[in-house]
Amino acid sequence: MELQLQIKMNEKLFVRNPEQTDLGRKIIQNSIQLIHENGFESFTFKKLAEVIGSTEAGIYRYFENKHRLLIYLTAWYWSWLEFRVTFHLNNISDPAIKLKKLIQLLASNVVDDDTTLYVNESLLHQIIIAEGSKAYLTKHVSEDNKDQLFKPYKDLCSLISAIILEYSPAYTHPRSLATTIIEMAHLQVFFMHHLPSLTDFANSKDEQLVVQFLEDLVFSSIR
Amino acid sequence: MELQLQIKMNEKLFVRNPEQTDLGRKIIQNSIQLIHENGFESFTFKKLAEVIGSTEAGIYRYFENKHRLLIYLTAWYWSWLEFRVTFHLNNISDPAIKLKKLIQLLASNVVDDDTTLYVNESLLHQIIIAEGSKAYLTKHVSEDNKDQLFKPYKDLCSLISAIILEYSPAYTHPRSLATTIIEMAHLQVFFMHHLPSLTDFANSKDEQLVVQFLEDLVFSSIR
DNA sequence: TTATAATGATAGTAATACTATCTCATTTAA
DNA sequence: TTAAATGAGATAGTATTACTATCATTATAA
Repeated sequence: MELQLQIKMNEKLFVRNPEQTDLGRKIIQNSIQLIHENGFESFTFKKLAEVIGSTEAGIYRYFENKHRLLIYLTAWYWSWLEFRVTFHLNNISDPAIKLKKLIQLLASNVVDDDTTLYVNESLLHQIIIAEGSKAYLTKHVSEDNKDQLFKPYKDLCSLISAIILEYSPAYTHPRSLATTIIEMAHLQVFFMHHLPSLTDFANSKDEQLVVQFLEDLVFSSIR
Repeated sequence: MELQLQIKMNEKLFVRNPEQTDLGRKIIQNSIQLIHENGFESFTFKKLAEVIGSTEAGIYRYFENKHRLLIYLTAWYWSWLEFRVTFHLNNISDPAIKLKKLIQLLASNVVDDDTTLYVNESLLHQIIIAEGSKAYLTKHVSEDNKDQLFKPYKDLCSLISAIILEYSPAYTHPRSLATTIIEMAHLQVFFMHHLPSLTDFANSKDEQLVVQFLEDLVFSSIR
């Protein structure tokens, strides 16, 4: 059985839907490569165009600017992750097990899963860790938010929040705890690799330690 | 009694020490204003020079580029905050009270305190919330880290970590919990204002709610 | 077959992120 | 007191970035 995962993206995220054309898909695929290699700051549409064998103007037909492309990638990632989480938690009734699996999915390394042809989820995961928060840390967050650009993030937050409440209906901060899990699952991994003395995982570089930290944090808070 | 607070900054943070000259101090003061007003992305040395009444080349004599200036500002902020925390926790022996005061200091609004003439701490605090993580979310974190540019952040992390261990000597993740407190004290405030549905503080916009969330998170983890 | 959608090719512009040089006023050190 | 060093203004110039516009050509779909 070969399945293809298609994620329906908000129309405001792009000028022209990149999933529907060859060039569009190349933009997604190669922008992930380039941003992963050189970082978002040094990423330009010109460099991307050269890699693809197209032109700068060609890229602009799909995305207003590189920041919009970053928002697109993050939105895609959160949507994909929500699907993944839903899939893995399917048929599990115990909310404690759900939360544990969830933390595992958030903090551990991603393997490129081939259900999507032009998105390398492993690289994208690493991009989100290092660049993801730049998508909303801008002066125009509120306008972008009005356009629903961050809905996938919010949806994931809601999903996690619901499981937290399932486990502990009286807990008063399920959303803030959800975003804390999401953000820390990424940031602690980033720190572990690049600023290790900000963590307790120093030399090991094992994501499982981050998982343990988060499990402890979450379960002591909600029980 | 009038006191002047001087923070000794790492030499690698600048080309020429901005605290020692008039132009340098103007650079600090006005860059805080400009970044606060328009955000870090649209901030340029040219605009800054115009505001100050100097030239672009003049600014480059003090800072290699605008990213280095951002690192300088964050380093200054963390040093200042560590001093502030140390000051406010002085003579308190109960680690629980220490932690509560600490969370209060991290998450609540800052009032410009006039002990530093050319730094508006209130604006700087807001800059750190929205732009602070961009200082280390780069491809060159590790090199910057080797130059000790993030030492003030690490020192604050160590300080908090020590108080956590004082309260609960057996706790296994004091550093990660410390960075979680620091980062979330900022991020939850940012979300509260700009992406409220990611938090449980929705319309109120009251930093005290973030304080409560963090207190609950921390104390349930370490007791 | 005809229309229209998608792409390529080319050109151009304003702003950004620098670097270099030269002058001049003020401090400081010999 | 004189020479040297420092700080800063003025000006110029360059490569790159971040776009916008236009026109021709090639797929594709009705």
